[in-house]
Amino acid sequence: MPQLGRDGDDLGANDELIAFKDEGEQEEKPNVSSERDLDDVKSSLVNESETTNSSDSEADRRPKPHPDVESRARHGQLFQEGPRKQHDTGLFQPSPYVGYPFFMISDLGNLCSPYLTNGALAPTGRTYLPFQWPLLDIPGRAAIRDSAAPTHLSNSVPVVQHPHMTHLRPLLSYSPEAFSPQRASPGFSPEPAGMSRSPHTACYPMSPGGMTPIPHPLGWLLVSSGFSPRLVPPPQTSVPHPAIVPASVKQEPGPPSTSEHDQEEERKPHIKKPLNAFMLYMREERPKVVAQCKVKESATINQILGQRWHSLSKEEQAKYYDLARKERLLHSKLYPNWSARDNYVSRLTETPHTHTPLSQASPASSLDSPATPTTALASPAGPAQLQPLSLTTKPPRITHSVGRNAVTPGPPTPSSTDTPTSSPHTASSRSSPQPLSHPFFHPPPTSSHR
DNA sequence: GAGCCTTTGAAGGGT
DNA sequence: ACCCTTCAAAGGCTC
Repeated sequence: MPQLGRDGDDLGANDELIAFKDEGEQEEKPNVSSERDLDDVKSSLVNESETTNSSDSEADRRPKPHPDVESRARHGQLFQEGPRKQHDTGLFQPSPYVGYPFFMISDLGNLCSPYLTNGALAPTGRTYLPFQWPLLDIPGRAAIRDSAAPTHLSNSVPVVQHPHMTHLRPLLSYSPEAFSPQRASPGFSPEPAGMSRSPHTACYPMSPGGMTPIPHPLGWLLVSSGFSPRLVPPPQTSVPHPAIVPASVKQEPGPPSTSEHDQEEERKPHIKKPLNAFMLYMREERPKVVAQCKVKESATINQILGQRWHSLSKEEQAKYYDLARKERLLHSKLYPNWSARDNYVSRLTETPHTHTPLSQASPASSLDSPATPTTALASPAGPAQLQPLSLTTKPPRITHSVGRNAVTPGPPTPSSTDTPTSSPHTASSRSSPQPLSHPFFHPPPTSSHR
């Protein structure tokens, strides 16, 4: 996968030409025989389980996930012995890629410099479009740009929807649960007078030390446009999401912190990592797996999802890789000084990295550059910001071991992160108990394919 | 209540 | 360049 320069000047224009060749490369690797054996297994099992899917879908030509784990999961027998045949046409229906979320983009005539000096968008009229990168001439994005407007949306709000536009969580949802208005700061009123404001507001800190709420653009859009209720944030509750609750609130019943420094440390917003392709896929597919397999245990679900992930075609995976790349890109724009290392456990003991919010980024940042992606998430109620991602005051989890993935030394694996294939993690490099009984779930230790 | 489990990918430090 | 570690999401489970 293309790497983002820390300076953020790489907007992906170059790397768009890089093909997502993870699976393809793997097929050409020495382990190709075992790979194909697995595919054969999967294909045969697909034929066994799939009977009624439409014939013109991509699903017919791509390998299918092994039904064993899923069927057993649905029977609550995932870890019991004995493979089962399961003829369930619904289980392996293709998971059509769903497009990128809607984004509120400031005036299209002002795409290149929608920000005020304080990082906020000028409260001019806004055009609501799906997420897009109009300034990047990237193959495949035309479909997004050229998508047709849904007819069920309010006529007053020009909205264009991608035909696959049901995937609404990435980028908008680093704190997807952050819709509680209780977290809105009383002093924050970005919208111009008279402009309605949705109660669905996300609380995104504007600075590392504070929690300044930004009305969630998606929530506003969905509510105002009468969009599909499925996409409307859940009813507000009086309990903010734990990830957003300030540490001081969370710790209320507990013993006081050991020191003011600790408290201060815990209050600092935790800028989470951008989601990778698989995480985006999991977010999207998890509800389906839960519904289909009637399981809720994430460990089991993730096994199924990992299996399905490998069954996806290269094109399907490429879409998620592209989404992930965009997420990383936006993340790097929002937090140019952020480092994944900041979230390491050592963060608590080392001098924390100074996060520079977008609004405080140096003028040298490419925000004003013509190449700046127009992913600015305009605040529905006025001045908008690039939507800060995944902020929470929850400190990183502190593990007492050296890492549960560090148990088993794995074989040499490709390490480059430029391609999806090059995950350094192999099946043997992680301490996975491999509870699945089918051989398909026990890749050879030397296999490059997890 | 904290941490584990389980998945893949990305990032960064170490060698 | 390669290896290793950690984290990202999720919710049931364990201690």
